[in-house]
Amino acid sequence: MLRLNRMTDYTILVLGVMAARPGEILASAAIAQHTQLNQTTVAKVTKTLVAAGLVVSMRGIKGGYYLDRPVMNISIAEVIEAVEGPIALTACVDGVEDPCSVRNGCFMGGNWNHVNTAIRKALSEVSLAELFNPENLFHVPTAALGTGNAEVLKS
Amino acid sequence: MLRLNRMTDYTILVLGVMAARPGEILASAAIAQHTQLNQTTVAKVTKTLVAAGLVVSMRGIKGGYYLDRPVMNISIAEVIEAVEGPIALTACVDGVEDPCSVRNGCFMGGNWNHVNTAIRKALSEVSLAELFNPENLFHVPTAALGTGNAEVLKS
DNA sequence: CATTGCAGGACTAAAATAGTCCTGAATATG
DNA sequence: CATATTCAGGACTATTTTAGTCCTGCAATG
Repeated sequence: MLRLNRMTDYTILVLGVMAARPGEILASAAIAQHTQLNQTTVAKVTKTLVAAGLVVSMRGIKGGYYLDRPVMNISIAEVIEAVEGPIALTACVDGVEDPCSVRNGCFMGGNWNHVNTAIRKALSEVSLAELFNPENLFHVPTAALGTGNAEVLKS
Repeated sequence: MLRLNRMTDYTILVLGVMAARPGEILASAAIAQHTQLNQTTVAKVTKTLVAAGLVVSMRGIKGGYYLDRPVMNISIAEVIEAVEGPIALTACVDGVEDPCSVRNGCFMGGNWNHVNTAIRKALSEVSLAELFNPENLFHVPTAALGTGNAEVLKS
């Protein structure tokens, strides 16, 4: 259920590579090389990250991507929301979409919201920096990077 | 991402009906009527619940299903796990499956586990009783029951 | 002004999920 | 003890979601 989908997994891989090379402007091809993902897949991921404001892009020769802020200031919640949309256990949340429109009064009231809030909090309290565990990040060959979720890393 | 899938939604509907009729043995057809779900769909849901030990079944004429314990003692986490499997943000958790087998050392260590634990805790701390909010549950027509997620309630 | 690289959307393929159906086993009841 | 009823469990198909590909256009560098 809470299993992250592959795109989120890829996204974290990509962010890991960028985090390991602060200051560098990495083209999608370069990121693809480091992550062993397809260049097109990387491009898809980076576009999403740019749209979410987590990553900045530069066009033209020597163009590429870089992190908008240090990973310490990026929470897992932000990443997940960027890729998968709002974090919420049902469609029956806040004003999003039609809240239980068909039925006359959702009998669960706003009780899901408590749960959602707790989950969001848990995800907000962990930064990418904590997740990446720098000791390893900088010493393993980049080819060995992995999130543990993606089954197959395309070349 | 954390959106519950339809089956989980149905499951909560079904449990709601059973919770509203403590002591009664409800056949899948009866549950279907009350939830406005297909009988086959209800059957699928109840089978899962029986397998998970949340619900008890009786065969034969007058057979059906009833809750194994009061809803107060059933957490949302249990329901979700029954339907969707273990609650975990990655496949890279504990001993489940092959933890990052392909790559030599997941560079994120066990950091996901902290997050998973927090999420699981949040889900474990809310019981179905709290979710159902009895005031409404017993006074609205059953046809009006809804979790807010299922778009279409089949007849 | 040509080359490189991103932007953004449309499209196709693959995988996961939902829904259906069938055969068999248990159990009340006449 | 025969029969109708209801659950058990699995296989199968359809649908929906997700992943992956591709194309056209725009910006920047030298």
